[in-house]
Amino acid sequence: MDKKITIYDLAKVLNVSPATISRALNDHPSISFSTKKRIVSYAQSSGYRINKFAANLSKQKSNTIGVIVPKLNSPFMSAALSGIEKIANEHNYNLIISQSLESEQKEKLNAKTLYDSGVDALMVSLAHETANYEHFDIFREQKIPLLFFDRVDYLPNCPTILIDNKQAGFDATEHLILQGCKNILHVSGYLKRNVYSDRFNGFKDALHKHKIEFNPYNLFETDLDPQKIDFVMDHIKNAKESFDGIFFANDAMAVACIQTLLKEGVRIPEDIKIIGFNNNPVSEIIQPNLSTVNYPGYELGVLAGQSIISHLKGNINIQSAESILLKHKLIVRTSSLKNNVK
Amino acid sequence: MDKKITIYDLAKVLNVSPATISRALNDHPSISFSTKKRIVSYAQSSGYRINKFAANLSKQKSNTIGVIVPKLNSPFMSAALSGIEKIANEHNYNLIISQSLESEQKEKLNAKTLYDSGVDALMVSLAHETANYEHFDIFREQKIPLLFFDRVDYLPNCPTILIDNKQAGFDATEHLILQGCKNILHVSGYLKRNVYSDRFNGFKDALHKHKIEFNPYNLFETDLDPQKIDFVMDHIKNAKESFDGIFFANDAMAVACIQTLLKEGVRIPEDIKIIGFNNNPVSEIIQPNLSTVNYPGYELGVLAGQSIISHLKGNINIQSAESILLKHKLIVRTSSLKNNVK
DNA sequence: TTGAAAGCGCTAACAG
DNA sequence: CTGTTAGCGCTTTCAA
Repeated sequence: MDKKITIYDLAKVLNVSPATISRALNDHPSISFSTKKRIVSYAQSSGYRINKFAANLSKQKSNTIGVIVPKLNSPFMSAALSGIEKIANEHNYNLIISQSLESEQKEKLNAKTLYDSGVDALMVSLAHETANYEHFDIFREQKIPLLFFDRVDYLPNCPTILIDNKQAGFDATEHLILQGCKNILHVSGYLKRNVYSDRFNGFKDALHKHKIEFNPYNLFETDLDPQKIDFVMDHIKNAKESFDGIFFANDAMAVACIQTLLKEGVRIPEDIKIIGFNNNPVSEIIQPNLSTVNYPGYELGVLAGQSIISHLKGNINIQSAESILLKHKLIVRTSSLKNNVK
Repeated sequence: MDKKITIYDLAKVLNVSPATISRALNDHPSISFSTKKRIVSYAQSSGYRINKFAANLSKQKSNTIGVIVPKLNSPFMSAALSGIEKIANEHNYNLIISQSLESEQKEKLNAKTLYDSGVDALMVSLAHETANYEHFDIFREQKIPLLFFDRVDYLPNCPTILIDNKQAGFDATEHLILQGCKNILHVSGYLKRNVYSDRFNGFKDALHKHKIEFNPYNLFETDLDPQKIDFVMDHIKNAKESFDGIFFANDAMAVACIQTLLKEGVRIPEDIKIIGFNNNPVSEIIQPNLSTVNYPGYELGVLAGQSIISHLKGNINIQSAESILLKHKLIVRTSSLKNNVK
C-alpha cells in the first residue's frame, strides 16, 4: 500500500481495460451494473484514490473555484467566505482563497496564479486600490466565469452580488435626518469603490430630498482603519459648525469614534447621533448600542456560491450577466435615537 | 490568442525543443543565458501561460496547501487563516480552505478531497466531534506533511502549533483567585478537545494550588455557542453556593453572560468576577471591559505557515516533529477586578 | 548546452 | 457494454 495505485493496476487485476475502470468510477451510464459494482467495490477495498492531476489535465477542468478578497479576517468577509465554502463544498468544488491585502498589484498576481492553477471560476471582491481590470481579461477570453461580490465593478457579462448600497446609504442618512440631525458628517471609505461611492450618493440624495445643503466638509474620505480614528476626530473638532450626526461607512470606525467621543464627554446620541454600517457583532455590544445597516455576509456568500455553480453547471446562460441585490436592513438602536429611552 | 499556447508552440517558433523551453522557463541552470532570455521574453510577449495540470501531473506535486478548520468565520480563525494565507502566498503556494463545521464526518470527507486534490501539505484544526484520526493516515503513509494548529492532537511526527492552554487556564483562574474569588465556575468547551481540557486542567491546578476544593458543579461543559447562554444561566442560578467568579473558555460566551447578568441586576465585577479567553475584539468594547487571555491568531497562522513551508522546502527534518508553543498573555480589564475603579 | 523520447494517470472518441 | 488508442502539456532521463 505504499506506491500509489492507478487505474491500470485495477484493470490488470480485474481483467478489464483502464477505460472501463475509469467509466465505472465515474458512474458512466454505459457500464453494466454488475461490473460497475465489482470495480467500485474493489477500488474501495484496494485503497485506490484518483489522481486529480491526471484527470484535470485530461478534462481541462479542476473543480476548483478561485476567490480573491481584500482581507479575509473581517467579520463581514469571513462570513461571506464561510457561505461560499459551504456551497462549494456541497457541490464538490474546492476553494482556493487568496488575499489582495488591498493592493492592486497583489490582486493582479493572485489573479494570474489562480488562472494558472486552472480554476473553473473566479470570484472577486476588489481591493481598495484597484483601478484597472486587465488582469481579468484572460478569464473572460477563456470564458471562465467571473463574478464580483460586495466590492464590485460592472464589466460586461460579469454577475455582481451585493446590496443596494445607495439605497442603504439613503436610508441611514434619512434616519438621522428624521431624528433631527441637520449637519451630518459622512465618514466614507475610498470613493473609488462602488460600495462607498454608492453609500455616499445615497447620503447626498437624502440630504437633497430633505433640503439640507451638502458641503465638502460633510464628507470625510478614509481607509476605514479604526486605528486612524484621530484623523476623523480632528475633522470633527475642526468643523465650523459642529456636526450633530455622523454616518460611518463601517461599524468598526463608528465604534472607535463612539469610544473616543464618550471619553471626551460628548453624549451619544444627545449631542451627536451615530449610525454605522455592516451590523458587525460589536455594534450590539457597545454602549450605546450602535444603529447600523445589516449587510448579510453569510447569505451573500451562499448566493454568490450558488450563482457561480449554476453557471458552471450550465443552468444559467452565461451570456446574460445577472446582478443580484440582497436586501439590506436599517437597524435602529440607541446611538441614533432622538428620544433616548434608557 | 484564443486557443491556449503550449510549450510546443513556443518550441516551433523559436526553433528549439520543448524540453529547452521547459528548462528555460523553470530557470534550469544548464541553459545558456542567451537562449533563456530569448525564450522567457518571447513566452511573455506571446501570452504563454503554464498549464499547471500538466506540470503537476509530471512532478506529482501541486504547490498547494490544504487547510481544514472547524469554521472560518470566527475572529480567531479568520485571523489565523489570514496569517497562513499571507505566508503561503509569499512562497507561491495556493491555499485550499475547507470547513468541517465541527462535524467529524465532514472533516473526513474534506481530508479525502484534499488528498485527492494532491495537496503538498495539510494543516488541520480539529472539529469538536473528531474522535479518531484514521482519515489522516493516508497523508502520513504518503509522507505528506501534516500539521495541527489550535485544536490539536498529538500524532507521531505531526507538528502542533498552539499556546500553552493549561498554563493559560491556570493564569486566568489564579487571577480570579487573587482577586478574591472562592467559588469559581469554569464554562468549558467540549473536553475532548485539547484546548478545552488543557484549560480545564489549568483551572483545576490553580484551585488546587490555592487549596480550593473542586466540585463537579464548578465545571460546565458546553459547545460555546453564545445562543445557548440560557443553559449557563440556569447552571449559575441553580448553584447551591452562588459563584463569585466565572472563567469562560471563550469571550463570545463570556460577553453573552455579562449582558444577561447585567440585565438581571447582577453587578460585575462586584458580585461576580468574569474572565474570558481569546481576546476577541468585543472584549474591549463591552462594559465592563472583559478580562481575557490573548491568543494571537494571526501570529499563529504565520508561524504555522512558515513551519509547513520549511518542511516542504526540506529545511527541517520532517522526522523530528516539533511543537511550537506561542506566548499567551493575561489581559486584565475591569470585569475581574477586586477594587473596581470606575 | 540541447534534443529525443518516455512517461505522469486519466479521459474520451471511435470502433467493435 | 467494453476495448483500443490517442491525446492532455509538462518534466526529466539519457544520449548526443
